[in-house]
Amino acid sequence: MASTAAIPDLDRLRPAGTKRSSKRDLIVNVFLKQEGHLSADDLVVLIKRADQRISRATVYRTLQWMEEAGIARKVDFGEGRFRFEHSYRHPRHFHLICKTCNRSYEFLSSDIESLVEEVAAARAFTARQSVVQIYGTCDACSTGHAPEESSNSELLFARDALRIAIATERSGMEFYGRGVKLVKDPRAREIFRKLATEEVHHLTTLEARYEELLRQDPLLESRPTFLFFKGAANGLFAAGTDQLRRDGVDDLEAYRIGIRCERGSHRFFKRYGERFEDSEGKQVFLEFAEEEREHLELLIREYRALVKRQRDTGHKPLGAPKRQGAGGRAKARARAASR
Amino acid sequence: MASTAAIPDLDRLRPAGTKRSSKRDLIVNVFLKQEGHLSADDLVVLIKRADQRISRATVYRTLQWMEEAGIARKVDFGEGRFRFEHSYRHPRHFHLICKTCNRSYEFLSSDIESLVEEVAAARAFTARQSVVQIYGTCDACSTGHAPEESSNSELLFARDALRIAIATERSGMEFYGRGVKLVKDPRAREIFRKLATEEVHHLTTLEARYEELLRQDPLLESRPTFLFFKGAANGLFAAGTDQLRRDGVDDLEAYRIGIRCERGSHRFFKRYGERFEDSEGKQVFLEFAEEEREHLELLIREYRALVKRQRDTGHKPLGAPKRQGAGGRAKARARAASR
DNA sequence: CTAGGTGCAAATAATTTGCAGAGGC
DNA sequence: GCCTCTGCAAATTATTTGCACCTAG
Repeated sequence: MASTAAIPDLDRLRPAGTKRSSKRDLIVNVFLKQEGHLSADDLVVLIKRADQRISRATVYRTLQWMEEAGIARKVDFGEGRFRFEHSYRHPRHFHLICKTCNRSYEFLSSDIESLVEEVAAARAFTARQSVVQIYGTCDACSTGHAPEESSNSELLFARDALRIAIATERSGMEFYGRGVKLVKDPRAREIFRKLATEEVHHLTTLEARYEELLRQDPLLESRPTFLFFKGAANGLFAAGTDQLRRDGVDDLEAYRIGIRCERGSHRFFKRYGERFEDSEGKQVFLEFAEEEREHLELLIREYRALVKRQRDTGHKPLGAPKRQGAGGRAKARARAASR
Repeated sequence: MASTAAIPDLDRLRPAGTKRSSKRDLIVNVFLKQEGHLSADDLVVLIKRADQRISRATVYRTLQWMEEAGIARKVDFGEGRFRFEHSYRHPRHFHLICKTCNRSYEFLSSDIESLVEEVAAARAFTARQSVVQIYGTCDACSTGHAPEESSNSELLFARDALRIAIATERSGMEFYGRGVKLVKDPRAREIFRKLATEEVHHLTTLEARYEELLRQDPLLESRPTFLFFKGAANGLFAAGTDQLRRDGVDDLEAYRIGIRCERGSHRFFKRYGERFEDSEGKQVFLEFAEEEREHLELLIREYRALVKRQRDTGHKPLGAPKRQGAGGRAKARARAASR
């Protein structure tokens, strides 16, 4: 699992005015080969094993350097000393920390992140970083079962990214499929059909990619969730599809719902895509974000065009949404409550 | 703001087999008179000011004792040393930490807590405690405005508790009012009317209490949110009222919606009521939780009775809910996604 | 009188620093 | 040759401990 793959741009990461050093390289390599969260002392022990003559101070200094260079991240599990984790190819994440075996487990939660952002916004606080740590006892320790070795989180992230992307494509497919049947305007129907087709096409690609990922680790599917995101399990368009089911949804409303879904989906994929260091997961997310952005722009363009067309043909004048269903109302409320 | 009020049951808190000591009492009192998060050293300085002859070691030992006694809580802001905050009359909470001025601001988020619980459950992790810390720059530091002195969180908690309770009563009122008009069964109508009346009655009490609280701190209303809870801003029954608006809602469904709302509300108020040390906020929450529990039981009893009555009179047989609206479906999905 | 409580000084533990010598560019 | 890196030992910081003495119950 530990990839000894070259770290392609370590040199680019290097802060200006520093020199290459075989000792530092050794320390960095030993660190990167290790999984999990090492304390400075753990690393000293490992280093001593490789080269007796490297001193404790150098390890400390290198650790500091690695932090500045963005290779390592200092984490504090409240033990009275720091630990370090890979930062390279590793997004910021949260931790479950077992007080019994001192192991720690990583996870991401888009939901928690949004809430944290909301709290910060409510207090006019500029958040730079947030720490979420759950202390307790892990499954292995409380049941006595063997502690199943965890896959590296890069793979888990890619898996969850793909799962969410696939669910989103599926729900998008359903959404646009339903839209085709619903909308009256021929042009709008054309657009919805086009988008439905695109979703189908992408779905195939994503599923192939997922299969490929599974080949890298046959147990991958059975590993626990790494990236938690409530809205995504059924796809980000599922709520929109529900909304299409309500009666009284006209073409413009259908567009608006679509726009809302695409925007949510774009934001989500962009957030994680940007955060993750270069990797498969990042790749999927960024491609996806881009695609959703295109859809989003298309929908907005078409929405405006339709509004204009309807106005020109003397259709009922529609400035603001005339009617908001339960979904819309619930959202407005949630927004108000977050303050 | 710093209440010099007697700490009524310090003696009861004292671990068994310990002696009274004037030095320890002094340290405890100095600590409790202080707001905010003190480091051991901050406290030593304060103590030295009061009595030169108290040693650093004693302060450390007393801090340790206070933690065991549940008076103080150790918090780690990643500075490489611990700080201590009041635990007495102070619920567990989360922190916003300003890296510029080193001040820290407290908040509670029911929403984050639920998500944390869900993540832990998904990993079969027994959570004992969780830490949420948002690092960044506070409003005062980024705008250069005067740092508005914060009210103590006991008062803020009470305020938010009351706000949520009031919003819940209001929405409950609306819910049961609508229910009265909706349900067909005369007995059910009677029950809904009774509950509506009770909500009105309670609302008056709560509002009076809120006014009283405002008298304790005229600026209280303008202070920032302490307890974040999305669902609550419009009252925990608002979603239920929306659901009543759907067509095809029969008496049983109305009961079920009421039960769901009361249960949610009961859980929320119980969770925070129990967590908070003896205080006004705790008081409101526990009374409220109790009241909701009674309503809940009443509704369940009546629901069952109605099912039986309908079955006996040969009404359409209703075992499981025959129809779930958008709300129900959305909930089921959320539940599935949380895994 | 005796189990804690306390002061003092020394110990520990994690991490940093001063300084002189070594090594990459 | 210059500037950075490194080792070593000493310093620093936060916290704990051993031990003799003190004090409340």
